[in-house]
Amino acid sequence: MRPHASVLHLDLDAFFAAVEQRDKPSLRGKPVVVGGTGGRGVVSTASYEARAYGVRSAMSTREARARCPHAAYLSGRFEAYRSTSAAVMAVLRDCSPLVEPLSLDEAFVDLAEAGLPDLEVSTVTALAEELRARVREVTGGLTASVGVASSKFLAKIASDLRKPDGLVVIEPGTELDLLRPLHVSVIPGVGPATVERLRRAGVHTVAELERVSQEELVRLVGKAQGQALFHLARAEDDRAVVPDRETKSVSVEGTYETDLTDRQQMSAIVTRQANEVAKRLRASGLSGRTVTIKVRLYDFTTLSRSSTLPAPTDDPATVARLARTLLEDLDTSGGVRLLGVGVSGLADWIQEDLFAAGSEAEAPEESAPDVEDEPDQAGARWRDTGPQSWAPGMDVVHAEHGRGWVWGSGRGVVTVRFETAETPPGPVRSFRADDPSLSRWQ
DNA sequence: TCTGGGGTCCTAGGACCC
DNA sequence: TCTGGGGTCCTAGGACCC
Repeated sequence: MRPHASVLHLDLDAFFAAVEQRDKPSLRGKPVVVGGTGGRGVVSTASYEARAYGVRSAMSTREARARCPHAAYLSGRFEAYRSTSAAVMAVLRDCSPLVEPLSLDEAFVDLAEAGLPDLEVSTVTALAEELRARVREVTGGLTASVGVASSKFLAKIASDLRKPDGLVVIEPGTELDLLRPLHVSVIPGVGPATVERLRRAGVHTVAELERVSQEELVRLVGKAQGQALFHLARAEDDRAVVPDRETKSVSVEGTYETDLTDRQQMSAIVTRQANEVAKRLRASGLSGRTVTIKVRLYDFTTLSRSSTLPAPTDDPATVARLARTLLEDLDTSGGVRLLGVGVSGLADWIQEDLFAAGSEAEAPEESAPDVEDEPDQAGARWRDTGPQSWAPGMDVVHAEHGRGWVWGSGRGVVTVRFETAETPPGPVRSFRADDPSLSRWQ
């Protein structure tokens, strides 16, 4: 906690719905709901007019329609949201170099780096009002709620206190007075499951939370969250405003109107999703080692399966092959409502750099040998030897697309660098070590 | 036909290494 | 022969956020 109120949290009010009302004047003053409009959709954002009817974020669109049938139901225009968000973030960065976006509609700003003459409450209040006015200007009239306090934790709580279009500056020294009467659910990270555990322990307010020992909290909610809650209950929070946080994972998922039962269709969907993920990775100059699939069954039980490659990839075929293989091991009888593919373990360098550096030992081949039963110079033949260990730099393998060298292997995955006619050295692809399409050249 | 999509962080257990 | 602990990596699942 700082001696001054120098952390600002800004939150655009009902952001997606507000952009829609800005761009379509006939929607102004009317209930607007942005979210999934299909049978299994949920509400992303409800305008304040729609909230008056009890429509809330994360509510099923079905229920929202029941509560507010006359609202406009829109599926969202993310390009418009992104560009509006970018304009707001630019205003904030104009004020301080230390801006940490949390999402399209939220960010922290470190006012200690804003070049102010001092950090008195009156000074930061004036700056906050100026920022709100600037945001309104550059967005064409969108309102923002702002909180300013001595920490991220309190700034975020403050911005929530006077929504919409509000400003709350918490005077240093008054943090605990403000915090103690509030319900524990105001603490970011305290959701329904944690509220229930605390409730069973007789804890409802922050004041009650403050009376629980750290050991007891760790017993109740686990080590990390227990320690965090112990400190937050005392308004202790020293987390820095961190700009440019690195992406940790990229994923694509979809929920289908009716449950999927056809394995071939599932396989095709996962392939498309894998291609999309790889495309996004490439567009960001990223590659990743761990491919994860997510499957939500008809009864909402959610399964995930993952596999980690020896080296990062952004190759669509590699991600897709691995994703399909992971899917094959799951029992999907009964139907699947959601499928998804993600890549994590990201590196900010791409595959090409890696095999370019490691390929000097090998001379380019003039042409790829035929895949089927093609004798090599010594007269050996492709032979399926079944799943076993693969030795990097030693084994020549026959796989789906031709012949290649084992370039990496471990933890059930083998990576092959293929020989190709067109672009030696060939592409790198990874397979499960027990992939039936792999065989060893002996 | 209750319950999206894109993320982050944490936990717990097992493998593996020293 | 029996018995260690610590650290790291990986996998699966869950809570949470907007």
